[in-house]
Amino acid sequence: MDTQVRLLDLAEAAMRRHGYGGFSYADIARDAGIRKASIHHHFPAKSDLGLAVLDRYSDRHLTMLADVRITSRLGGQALTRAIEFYRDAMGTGDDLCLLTALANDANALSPAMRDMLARATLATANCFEELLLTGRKDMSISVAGDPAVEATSILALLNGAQLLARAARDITMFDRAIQPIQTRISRR
Amino acid sequence: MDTQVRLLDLAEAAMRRHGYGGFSYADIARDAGIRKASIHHHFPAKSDLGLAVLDRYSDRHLTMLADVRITSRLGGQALTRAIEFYRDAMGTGDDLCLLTALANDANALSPAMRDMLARATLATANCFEELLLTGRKDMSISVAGDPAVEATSILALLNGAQLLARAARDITMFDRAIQPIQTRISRR
DNA sequence: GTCTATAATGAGATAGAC
DNA sequence: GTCTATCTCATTATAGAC
Repeated sequence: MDTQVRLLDLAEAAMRRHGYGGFSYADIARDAGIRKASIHHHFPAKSDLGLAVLDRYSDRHLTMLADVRITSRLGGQALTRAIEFYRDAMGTGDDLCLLTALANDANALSPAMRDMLARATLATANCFEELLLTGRKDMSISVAGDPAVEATSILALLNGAQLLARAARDITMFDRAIQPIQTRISRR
Repeated sequence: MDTQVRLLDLAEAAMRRHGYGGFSYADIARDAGIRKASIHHHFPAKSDLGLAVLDRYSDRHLTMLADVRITSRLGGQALTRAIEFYRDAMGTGDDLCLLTALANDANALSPAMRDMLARATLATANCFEELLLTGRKDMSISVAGDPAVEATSILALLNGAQLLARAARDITMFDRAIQPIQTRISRR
């Protein structure tokens, strides 16, 4: 397989589990079966690797959310599937959504990564807003307040639920935390 | 002032801004005006310093939540004040609640710190549950579902709101994210 | 594109003088 | 309790051979 892609995969996994500052070229090199100097050929600086990982992840993440909306019959189903994505992203409990993981080391990121993180975060919130608008229109999600505010709230809840589950070392904390959203989705 | 206390203060601030892996004895030493070897006299290993910071923070945090409940006339006021604490903890936007910050590097913490983090997180959730029970009894908070679940959800929301605000580089994201909770608190 | 070799820096930690 | 000095190791990064 393409080395570049393999490096991105390994770096993404490492960043989601250990954060941006928590992995080194040595870790990735070991997993990829090459030497760390070889990684510098593909990504001269660590910040280049980090940015490439974030860029690819943002794309996939936003595409996933758009997909989920288009291919779901109702907004509520789309929201359910989006929530499942965040739940699955935790794996056995040690991983986070990349945007969540990077938010924490935000103060240590390069300006380019910080900017991309900010943009991706806002774009994600917008996706959730679209989901809510769809769900409100088709009566599958109860949206009481401003959809933009509700979307931000749901995104924060998903991020916090992942973090809480990791802190408590109990992945079911995620499910408990998001239960109040589930209640607002009509089951049909 | 007591050097030990000063070191705890500086380490706490660093951990909340940069995470556990994101600060070094050299950083703390510079700020404290002593050499890093001197820090080892007070805290032989970094994990000792980290544990001491976490221990002190947990105590203060849980005491604060208990205080807020006791000294508030209504549960809703107590919840409002607890939320304000999380908002104020962000400072100008670069800081997080210590428990939130540590949840992210959980995979890099010593077993003792991991355990304490898990216990403190669960204890915090319990405090919020008590707040909700009080508020439900005095009719100042609308609690629709299981209070234990709602408490977990609110705690996740507060954690996620801090993270989101940092990621988006916009502290008002915190306020937007928590707005749906505010709506459930009766204003009297 | 990958390797060996090597810098350059910073980390956590210890020994022992004052 | 604080210092200087030093150690060991990991980290990011570069140079140059293959």
